[in-house]
Amino acid sequence: MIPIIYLLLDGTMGEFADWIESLPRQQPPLSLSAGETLFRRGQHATAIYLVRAGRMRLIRPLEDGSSVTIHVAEADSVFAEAALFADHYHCDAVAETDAEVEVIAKNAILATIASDPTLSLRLARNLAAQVRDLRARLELRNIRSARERVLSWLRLQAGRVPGELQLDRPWTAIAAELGLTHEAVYRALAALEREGAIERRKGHVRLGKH
Amino acid sequence: MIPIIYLLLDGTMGEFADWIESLPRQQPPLSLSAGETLFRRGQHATAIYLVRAGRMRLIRPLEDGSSVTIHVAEADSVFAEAALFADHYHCDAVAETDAEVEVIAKNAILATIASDPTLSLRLARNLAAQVRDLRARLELRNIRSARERVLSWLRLQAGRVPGELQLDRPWTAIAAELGLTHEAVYRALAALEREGAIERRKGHVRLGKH
DNA sequence: CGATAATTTGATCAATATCAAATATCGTGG
DNA sequence: CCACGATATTTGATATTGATCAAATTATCG
Repeated sequence: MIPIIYLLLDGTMGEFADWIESLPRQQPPLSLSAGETLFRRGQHATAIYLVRAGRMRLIRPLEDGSSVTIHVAEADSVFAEAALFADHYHCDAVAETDAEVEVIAKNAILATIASDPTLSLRLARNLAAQVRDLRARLELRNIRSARERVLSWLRLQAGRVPGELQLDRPWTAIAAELGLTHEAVYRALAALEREGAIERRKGHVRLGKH
Repeated sequence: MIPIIYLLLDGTMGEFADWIESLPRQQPPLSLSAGETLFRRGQHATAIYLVRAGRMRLIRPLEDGSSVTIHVAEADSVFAEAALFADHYHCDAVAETDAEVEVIAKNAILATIASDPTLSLRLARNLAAQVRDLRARLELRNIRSARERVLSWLRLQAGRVPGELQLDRPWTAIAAELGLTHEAVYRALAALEREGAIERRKGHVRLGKH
């Protein structure tokens, strides 16, 4: 049992992005124009990426010429982590808007892992947190009713202070995460408020007892 | 650069469940009856789990007595991986059906990590594959039209042989993954077949060119 | 202070959920 | 090997609800 490992055990579970922030990267970040391609499927995988600004779309191109979107990476998120374990990319990455993207070279990561035994565990911790988050998001999508979906989301968010919730982005953005139109979300919120289930004051929500 | 690391780099990207299969576990697996609780939020996290049969529901209990489902773990899937990095569970785990669950002790994992430098990377590889898969599933849910959703799913599945796809479970189960009722899925399939976009023969689907 | 984004509400429509029911298939114990 | 119960597949009728289209008001950010 190595003490180092226990340093990683804690109860706070934040973003755990520290693993990537500590790595060396290509300076400065790449600037992509909307529509520009960062990499293509089949290309030798040499790096993973961190979106600083803008939005990147990952697309799986298909034999018949069509394609399916695999993921849309928003600002502050990492994408193509799986490239760490594959020798070539499995999808195309295209800038959906103008974007700034940090490039973290795979061999820099692998070299760091060799010298720092905690890095792979910190990576795993970050990925485990993502898996947990994604599973919860997917589960939310199984709730058909807009009202219930929004309410469940609010309940999941209301972390520390039981019924208090500070929003860090507009409902417009939250609506997209919920898989609803912003109109549907605003209506659900209005209904919940009408029923007394929640109270709203710009950027802040209080959940009622029931 | 350590050679060991490169052993992990490959292009096949299967299930990567090897990391957990190699670990020692409590014999025999736990047998849970439907409704039985495996662990509760706040309890000291001592293990992660592998569902052998049945279905486990992970629930985040809330202050007001209500709860939100975080995840439903089906047979052959691992759950509570995040417990590896936390000292207590953050949700309740309840058997939704009668279930068989393998218990993999955290200290066995941590001990193995200490002696086997590749384990944490194999763990990370598995988690990265899950993240990729979950992101893709979530993205599918953004497609409103049942027809398009089913078609995109089919296209994503049709891996090796371009347009050929062998199903490993009934459409009923696939419908749940897609977030659609089975009726909607069957109707979408019927429509796609009528249009000539696909051909079906029990447990097998052929995708057309367009 | 102007422009852009966010919030809000209304009307209408289309599509999927639901409810129902019939047939086909599969798996299993006798 | 066959019968039978449990699932899976299929199709129909209807209802509900969120998507859409529209537009007005309010906030926010340089």
